[in-house]
Amino acid sequence: MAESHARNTGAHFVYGELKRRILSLELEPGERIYEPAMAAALQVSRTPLREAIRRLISENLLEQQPTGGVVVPVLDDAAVSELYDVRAALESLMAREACAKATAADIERLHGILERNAATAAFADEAMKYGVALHAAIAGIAGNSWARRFHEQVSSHMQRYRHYTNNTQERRDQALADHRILVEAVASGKPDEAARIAFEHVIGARDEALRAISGGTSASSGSTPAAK
Amino acid sequence: MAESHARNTGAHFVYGELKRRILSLELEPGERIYEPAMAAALQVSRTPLREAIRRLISENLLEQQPTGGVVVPVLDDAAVSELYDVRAALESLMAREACAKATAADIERLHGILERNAATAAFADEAMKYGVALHAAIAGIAGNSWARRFHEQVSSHMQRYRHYTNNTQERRDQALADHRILVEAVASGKPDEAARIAFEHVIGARDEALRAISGGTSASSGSTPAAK
DNA sequence: CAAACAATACTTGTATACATCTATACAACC
DNA sequence: GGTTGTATAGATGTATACAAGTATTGTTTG
Repeated sequence: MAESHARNTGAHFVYGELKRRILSLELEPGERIYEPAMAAALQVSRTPLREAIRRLISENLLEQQPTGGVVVPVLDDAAVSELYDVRAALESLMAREACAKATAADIERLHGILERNAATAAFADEAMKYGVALHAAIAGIAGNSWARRFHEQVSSHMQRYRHYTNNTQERRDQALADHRILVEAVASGKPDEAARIAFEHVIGARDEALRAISGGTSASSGSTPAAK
Repeated sequence: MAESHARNTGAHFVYGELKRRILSLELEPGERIYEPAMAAALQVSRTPLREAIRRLISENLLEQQPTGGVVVPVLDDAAVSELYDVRAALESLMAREACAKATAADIERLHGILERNAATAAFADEAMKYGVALHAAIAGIAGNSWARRFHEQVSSHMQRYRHYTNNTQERRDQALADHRILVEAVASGKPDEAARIAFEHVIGARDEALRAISGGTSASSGSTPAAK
C-alpha cells in the first residue's frame, strides 16, 4: 500500500518496520530513538537505519530535535484537525479531477465498490475497507500523483490518532450516504458538486473526531452524544 | 525559506546545494547522479551525499530508478497541471482556515502587503515577491503546518517549470485583482468565498500556463495572445 | 549546601573500506 | 549475423572505524 516498486534493500525493510511501529504506537510518542540500540534490535548497521530515519523525518513521522536527537512526534490534538482539513482538501480536489476523467468503466467500478460498501455497512472493518477502496479508486481516476502522494502521507499519519475516532454505526451510515451522492456527482460529471461533497464528507468526520476528543479525552467506548 | 531550524551539518549543506541545482535546471532533467563523482564535486564523502539524495527523493526532487540509479526527474507537461491543482487545493484550504483565525492585526498586515503589491504591479520581480508574501502571510494565519509543508514542496517543484510561465502585465493585473477580493473575503470572514477565490485564482494561472505550453512549446518571448 | 565547572561516557555525523549487484563489452555459439 | 553467455568494470548498498559534539555525573568552590 505504501510504495509501488520498492527495491529489496535493507534500508527499505527498516523503513517499513519503523513506520509500522510508529503508526501502531508501538514506538511511543515522545520516545527518542537511539541509533546503536535500534540498529542492534533490527539486526542492521547504523547506515541503513539512518537512511530510513531520514526518510521518516521528511515524512513527518519522526522529528529531528535541534540538538541532534530523533524522537517520535508527540500526539497533538491540534494536529488532528489539521490532518483532516488537508485530507478534505486533497480528496475534494481528486473528486473534482475524477469528474473530468472518469470513463464508463470507472463509474462501473465505483458502483461496484459502493455496493460492497453498502452490503457491509454493519461491520466496522469491512465498511472501513471499502470506504478506503472507494477513495483509492477515485484517486486513481483523478490520476494526480502529487495529490495521491500527499494524501497517502496524511492518511498514514492519521493512523496514529485512530484511537480517538469512534467508528459508530451512525458514522458508517452517514459515510455510506455521503459516498452514494459523491459517486452520483462523479458519474454525472459535476465537478463542483463532487468537490463540495467530498470536502464536507471529511469535515463531517473531522468534527465528529474533534467532539470525541474534547468529550471523552481517551478512546471512549460508547457514542458520546455529541452536543454542539 | 526552506527549513526552519536546520542543523549546521554537511548533509544539510549538500541537500541545499543539490536542491538549488535541481530547481535551477543546472542539473538537467533526466540526468543521472553518480555518487562518487558528485561526492567529489561537493567535497564530501558519499555518506552525507546519500542522506541528502534520500531526502530529495522523498520530496520528489529526485527519482529512484527500479534498477538502483538516481536521476533528476524529467520535465513533464502533465505534471504542470497537477502541481497547479494541488497548489490550488492547498491555498484554497489555507484561505478558508485563515478566515476563522485572522485577528485584526493579521488583516492589517494583509492590507499592507496588498498595498505594496499594488504599488509594484508594474515590475515582474517585485509583484511576484509580494504575491508570494501574501500567500505566505495567509499560510501563517491559517497555521496548518501540514498544508504549509505540502505547499512549500509543490511551490519548490514548480520552480523547475518557471520557464514555461509568461509573467505578463495582464497576468499581474489579474493576480492583483484576485488578491484584493481574496483579502476582502478573509477580512470579512467569509470562508467559502475566500476558498473559492483562492482556488480559482490559482486555476486561472494554471490555465494560462497550459495555454503557454500548448501554444509556444518553449519559453516563448512575447505574450502569446492565448486563443482558447 | 547550592552552584558552577570539569571530566567522562555516549550519541550523532562523517569517512572509508568492503560486499553485492548492475551494466556493458566481448566472445562463443547457434 | 544475431543472440546468448560471460567476464570485467563500475556503481550502489552496507558495515565499521573515527571525529566531533552533547549530556551527565561527580567534584570542587563560594
